[in-house]
Amino acid sequence: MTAGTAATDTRSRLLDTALKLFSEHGVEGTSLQMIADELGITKAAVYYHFKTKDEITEAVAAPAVQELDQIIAEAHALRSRSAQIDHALSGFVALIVRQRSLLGLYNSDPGIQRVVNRAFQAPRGEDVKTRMKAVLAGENPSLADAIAVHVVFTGLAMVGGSPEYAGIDDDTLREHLLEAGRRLLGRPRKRPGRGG
Amino acid sequence: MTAGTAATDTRSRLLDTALKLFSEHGVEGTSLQMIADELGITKAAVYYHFKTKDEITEAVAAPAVQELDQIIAEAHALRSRSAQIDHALSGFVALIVRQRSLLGLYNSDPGIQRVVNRAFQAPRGEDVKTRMKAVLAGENPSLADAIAVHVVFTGLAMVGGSPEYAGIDDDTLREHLLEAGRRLLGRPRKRPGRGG
DNA sequence: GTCTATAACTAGATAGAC
DNA sequence: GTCTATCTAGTTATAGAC
Repeated sequence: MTAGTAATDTRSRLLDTALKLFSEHGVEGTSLQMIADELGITKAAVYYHFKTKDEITEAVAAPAVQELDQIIAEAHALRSRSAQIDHALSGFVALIVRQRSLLGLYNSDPGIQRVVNRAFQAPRGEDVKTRMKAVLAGENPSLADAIAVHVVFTGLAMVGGSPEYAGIDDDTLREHLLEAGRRLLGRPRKRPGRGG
Repeated sequence: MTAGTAATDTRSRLLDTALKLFSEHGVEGTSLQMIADELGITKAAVYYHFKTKDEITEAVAAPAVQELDQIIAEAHALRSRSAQIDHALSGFVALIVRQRSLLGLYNSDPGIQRVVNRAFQAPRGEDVKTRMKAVLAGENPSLADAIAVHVVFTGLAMVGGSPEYAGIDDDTLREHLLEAGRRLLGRPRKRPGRGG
C-alpha cells in the first residue's frame, strides 16, 4: 500500500519516537509535546496521524501483542508439552530481543496495560500475558511453577529492555536470556558440551 | 516522636494511599487530587504534610531503600561468597514480601527511579540496585551471570508485587520466591527432603 | 501534510481563612 | 490540620489557514 511515502515515514518515525520516550518516562510521563519536539514537528501534526494519545499507545503495542498471539497459537499446535514450552520460550525471547524496550514496557507500565487490555479484548484472564504463562506452566500448575514462570516472563522482558544491554548484539543477548529462562524453568540445556 | 497523634496518622495513611495508587497508575499517572480524594481530604491538606509530589514519592520509597542498604552492608560483612549471596537473596525476598508492591514499583517506574536516584546520591552505578546486583553476581561477573542475576532481581521484585498473589500469605510467597531465586542463581536448595 | 491559534481541562502549587 | 479559592503552567484535543 504505497509504502515509503512521506506519510508512512512520519507515522512510523512517530511510533519509534513514542516507544523510546515511553520506555524512558512511562506512558503517563510522556506528553504529546515531548513526542512532537523529538520529531521536530508540532503537536497538531501529531494529531494528524493519530486521533488520541491512547491510539498512539495502542499502535505502539499492537505488533508485539499480535506476535505473541501467533507464538501461542503455534505452541498449542505442537504435540508434546516439552515442544510447546520450547517454542513459547524461544519465541518469547526472540521477540524480546527484536523489540528490546517494548516487552518490558508492556510488563510494567500501567498506561500501556490499560490501553492494551481495552484494545485487545481481555475479559477474564484471557489476555496475551496470562495465556503465555498458561502455555509455559501448563493447565493446573502448582503455585511454585506458576511463580517460577511468572518470574521468568517478567524478568526476561524487563532485562531485555534494560539500557545496560543496549550495546550487546541480538544473538548474544538472545542466547543468554534463553539460557536463564531454561534454567529457571528447570529445563535441560539445548546445547550441552562446552561450559559448566 | 509523639507517635499516634492525628498528624502522624494522616501522614502515614497518606503514604499508604500514595503507594497503592502509584502501583496501580504509576507515579506520573497519579495526581495529588487522586490521593486527596482517596483519603477524603482536599489537595491543600496534602500540601500541609508534603511540600511537593517528589517529597511524597521520596518518602514512599525511603524505607525500602534504607533496608536494602542495610542488607547489602550485612552481606559484605560476611566472609564467604556463598554466605553473602544467601544473605542478600533471602533479605531481598523478605523485603519484597513485606513491602509487596513497593519493590516492583522501584524496579519499573521511571517516576520513582528519578526521585530515588536524586534523593539518595547515585553518581555512577552506585545506586542500591546496582550494588545489590554486584553482591549477587560478584566482582567481575560473566555476561551470563550478570544477566541471570538481573532477571532474578527484576523478576522477583515484579512478581512479589503482582496482584495475582495478593491472597497468598507472606510465608508461602517468600518460600516460593526464594526457591525461584536459588534455582536461577544455580544454588542448592536450602531445605531438601519433601517435595519434588 | 503541516501549521497557528485556541478551547477545555487538569496538573502542581500557594495564600490565607477558620 | 483542614478548608476555599486561586494561580500558573501544563495537558489533550479541535478548528481552520496554508
